Amino acid sequence: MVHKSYDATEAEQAVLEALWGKGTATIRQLTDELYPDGTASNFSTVQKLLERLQGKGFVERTRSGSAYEFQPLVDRRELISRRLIAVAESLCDGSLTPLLQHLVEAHDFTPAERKSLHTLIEKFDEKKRQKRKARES
Amino acid sequence: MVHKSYDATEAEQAVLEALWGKGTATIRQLTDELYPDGTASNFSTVQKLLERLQGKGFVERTRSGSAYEFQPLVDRRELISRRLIAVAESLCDGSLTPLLQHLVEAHDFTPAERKSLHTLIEKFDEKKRQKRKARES
DNA sequence: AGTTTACGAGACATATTGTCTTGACAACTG
DNA sequence: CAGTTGTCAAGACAATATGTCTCGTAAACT
Repeated sequence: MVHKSYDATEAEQAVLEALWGKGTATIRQLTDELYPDGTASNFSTVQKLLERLQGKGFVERTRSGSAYEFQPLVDRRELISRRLIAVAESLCDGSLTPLLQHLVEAHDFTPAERKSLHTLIEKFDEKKRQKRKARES
Repeated sequence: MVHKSYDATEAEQAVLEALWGKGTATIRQLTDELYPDGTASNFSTVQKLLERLQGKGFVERTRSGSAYEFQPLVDRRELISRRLIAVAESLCDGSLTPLLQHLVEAHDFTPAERKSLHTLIEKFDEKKRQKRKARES
């Protein structure tokens, strides 16, 4: 059993996003947001999606009065991370470096993105510098 | 019609990888590599996968004697790129910056990866510096 | 008591994916 | 030439994934 890594499907992710926006919510609340003119079966759809999300360890639920309260167990960052790792494992022998190469060398950065990237780079450099300093002491 | 962006499935990707390794190949050659003890139907399987890869624009074929010669139309870089963009579109509103953040801040880099990353950063910085210089002239 | 609401279980249609079968040809071989 | 071999197109097929929907039940509310 090689610890299968799950991912959220499109509809599941939509539910997850709605849940992220609310922090915590019942099926009803999520249904109302996702299907503004909600029919009876939409509720069941959301319920099923939450059930599957729970099976994948993405959400958790707690009894709250007559209904359940759902809470996300992973945030957007976590989901991004998993997808990146999946790409790396599938195409880069597990290494993340090639992904970085792509992103850094991508030619379609906006000025804002370049600035943000520069900030990140500086942060990373600083981290490296501190590590070096710590090693020398 | 929103120009659906295709991706290669697992089996398709295996064929593509074999094709990358050979540069160009016939169905027979790919089958022999992918199914060392190849039966009759394995050939058809590879054939079908190549047919689908062609439909997705990943390979192209040319008549070569009695058989076709297949050639890849995308390389590994291109495939990585598409996946990263797909992740960005699905989870980051299309922006690649969050992906970079994740990768840069990932805590499980090996020393070699850190070094490689540092090199990339320097390269990027230099690119920026040249741009600035060009702007000032 | 009767209506509303939430829930669990599962049916369902559709699409994807990997595999396999078949039949038709052309080239080659004895 | 008759038979074998290799290539191809078309499509069948099972298994799975995915999104949606139908029930029947039970608790809560009016």
